[in-house]
Amino acid sequence: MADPITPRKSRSSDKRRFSDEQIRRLEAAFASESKLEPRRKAEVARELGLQPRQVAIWFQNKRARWKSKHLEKEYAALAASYGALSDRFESLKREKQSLVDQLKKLKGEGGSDGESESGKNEFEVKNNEGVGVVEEEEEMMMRMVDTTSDWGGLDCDDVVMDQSSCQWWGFWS
Amino acid sequence: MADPITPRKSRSSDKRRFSDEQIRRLEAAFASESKLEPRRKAEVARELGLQPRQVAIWFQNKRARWKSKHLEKEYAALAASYGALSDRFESLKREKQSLVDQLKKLKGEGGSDGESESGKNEFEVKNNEGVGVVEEEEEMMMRMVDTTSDWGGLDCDDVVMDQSSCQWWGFWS
DNA sequence: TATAGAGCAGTAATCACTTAA
DNA sequence: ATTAAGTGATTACTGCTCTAT
Repeated sequence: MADPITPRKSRSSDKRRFSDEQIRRLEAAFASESKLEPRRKAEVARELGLQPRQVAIWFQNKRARWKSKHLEKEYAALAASYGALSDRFESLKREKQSLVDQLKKLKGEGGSDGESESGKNEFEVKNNEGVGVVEEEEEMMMRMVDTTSDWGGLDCDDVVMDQSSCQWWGFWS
Repeated sequence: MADPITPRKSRSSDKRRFSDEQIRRLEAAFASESKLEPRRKAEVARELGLQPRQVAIWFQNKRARWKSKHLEKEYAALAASYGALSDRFESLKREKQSLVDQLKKLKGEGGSDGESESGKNEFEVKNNEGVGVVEEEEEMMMRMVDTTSDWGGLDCDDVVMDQSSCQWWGFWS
């Protein structure tokens, strides 16, 4: 199997880690183009005193890192969107209830919607093709996979989500 | 590729990778405990002929990998939930509109709601703390194609989501 | 208060595999 | 068909934070 002992112990000053200047320039190059045509690659390598191979690898790793980081942002953004939509949803529900009350008042009769809590009242709602057949208006499923998952459909949708509100990762932190 | 500094070799003699058996057992250990108390660590290391350090590092990397993978799943699940909520939202909106129409009919005139291009009409809606947002109510389709990101730029047209506009994903897919 | 140790994020580098010229 | 470049998964290391001794 792998070397029983990997004396990779840094030879005093491991030449790993590129200098800040090199990083700065690589970063700048990455900002303009996430991929490097061989032309630029050799050029950058020469300018930074690195081997083309290292530049190529740096870009590869950079793309991978960027992807991960971006996914995290996307997730946070989506979570925020969800929270916002959730708020709007609740709001809309209240507005609707208000309308229902007014209608009841105007029409006089007592409605089956008294205790409410189940959308779909029997007024002539024409568009009733509700894709997922709304069962009960409140919490969403959100069972997500795995055990530690949660995001518990309720604690999270009334707050603006600060990325790490409900942690399924509590395990790791 | 022509790498100037790599010892020419390959053909099934990769001395870095752990053996399948080692991986299998590490994986099994990870399944039962994502973290290893020093006790187990030394034990596992001995059993697999690895240094405790290597076992520790493997677990570290494994946790990181798991986290990424899990995040992807969470994202997909959240996206699906968003889509479902979005549908319910649309549905609710239609119901509300229906009620508004009925109310207008019963009350004769409607005036106030004329320009309302969507939610937020001024009936006695007390809770009007719409977090932010509510620009235009529409278009949040999205077809959630398989596993790869996609999910049709909803993130770009619905909520605040700033930086890194939409366009990044042209390179990665 | 110091200090040894564990976890973690970020990196560098390698390898096997896939893709495009 | 070769072959160079990209990709995903890995192994390992460094530096920092936090924690318990």
